[in-house]
Amino acid sequence: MEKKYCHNELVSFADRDHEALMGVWWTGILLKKRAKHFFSNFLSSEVQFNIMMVLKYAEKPLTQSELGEQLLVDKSNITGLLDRMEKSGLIRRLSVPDDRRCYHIELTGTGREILEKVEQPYRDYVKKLMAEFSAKEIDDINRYMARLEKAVAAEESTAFKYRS
Amino acid sequence: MEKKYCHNELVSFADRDHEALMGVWWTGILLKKRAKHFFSNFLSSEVQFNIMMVLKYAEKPLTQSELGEQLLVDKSNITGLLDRMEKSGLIRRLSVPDDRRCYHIELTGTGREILEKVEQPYRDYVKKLMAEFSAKEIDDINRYMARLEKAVAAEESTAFKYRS
DNA sequence: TGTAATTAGTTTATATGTAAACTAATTAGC
DNA sequence: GCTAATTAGTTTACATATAAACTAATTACA
Repeated sequence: MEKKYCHNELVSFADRDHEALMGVWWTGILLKKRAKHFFSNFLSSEVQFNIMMVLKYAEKPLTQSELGEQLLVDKSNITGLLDRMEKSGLIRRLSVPDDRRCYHIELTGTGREILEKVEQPYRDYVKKLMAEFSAKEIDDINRYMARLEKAVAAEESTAFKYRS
Repeated sequence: MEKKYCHNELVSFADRDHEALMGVWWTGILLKKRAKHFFSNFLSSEVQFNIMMVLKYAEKPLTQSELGEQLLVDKSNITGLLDRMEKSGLIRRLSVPDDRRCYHIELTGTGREILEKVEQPYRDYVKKLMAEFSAKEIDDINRYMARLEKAVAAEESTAFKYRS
């Protein structure tokens, strides 16, 4: 039986490999959309939630660059994100005495309060979703994703960009 | 051992469930970033490639809405995407005789030529990536992603949005 | 058949994402 | 110590994404 692109009936051109890759892709997109909506009463996006979680649980103060690395967010993107979050009172930029180039980012009281409201419901949501899977299956998913990420990174280093 | 958010050393607050979910999330983001870069010599994004592939392999002419459903792209997003693709000569909007509200979207000659150039390298890339996995593992990934998507959809219908 | 509801697509406002060029501060290396 | 290279962050230009309000066309149905 031929497999489908994007889980739909109108289009078919994918093989099993491709379908698996697309599956991860689409599921990722779906999770992103769902999360954005989940937080939308409190935050303008799931990315802001991620930033706040990283700030809350970081073992040391983080600079913008470090924050970006944690979240795969480009430095040119971090600037605007933090601008908006600063404007809505969620975070603060603190100058770093040793290095006048960078800032340490910290949650404000308001930021902490809002995180307090959404963190547990979020954790409950994740639990509920993943209740679908057994412990072994959870481990499988963890391992498969780690391997896929590694494969992407490996391929990227050998074939930087497709050229005609 | 405590697990990490975003595969990094500075932050730890996730359990195994959460890690698996984040794994899918991050891998999806990674694939998106990689694909965007892969196509960047020919197309402004991987989304444009996906649109062109769907158009090429569709069994019947697609309207903007149908295209959007295939790709999880919102109708208000499709408009701009197709505007840009029309401007760069990749697609055409054809009026539909029976229904003056909608358009059928088709690839132009230029669009087909460009797709011709990138489709095979893309397929090769997917093959190379997924060579990491055995046939059984590929099937696992397919099944897991399908179940996760279903769980997201099911949860979404019961708890539409988190509210304070 | 005439009105209400629905559907297709656009527009606006705002957020996130990338690349490239840029400034300012720091570090490397002679 | 001085110069070159690097690093942190910003800015610009553009692409993608969502929600909500909107127009125009079609369909439902009383």
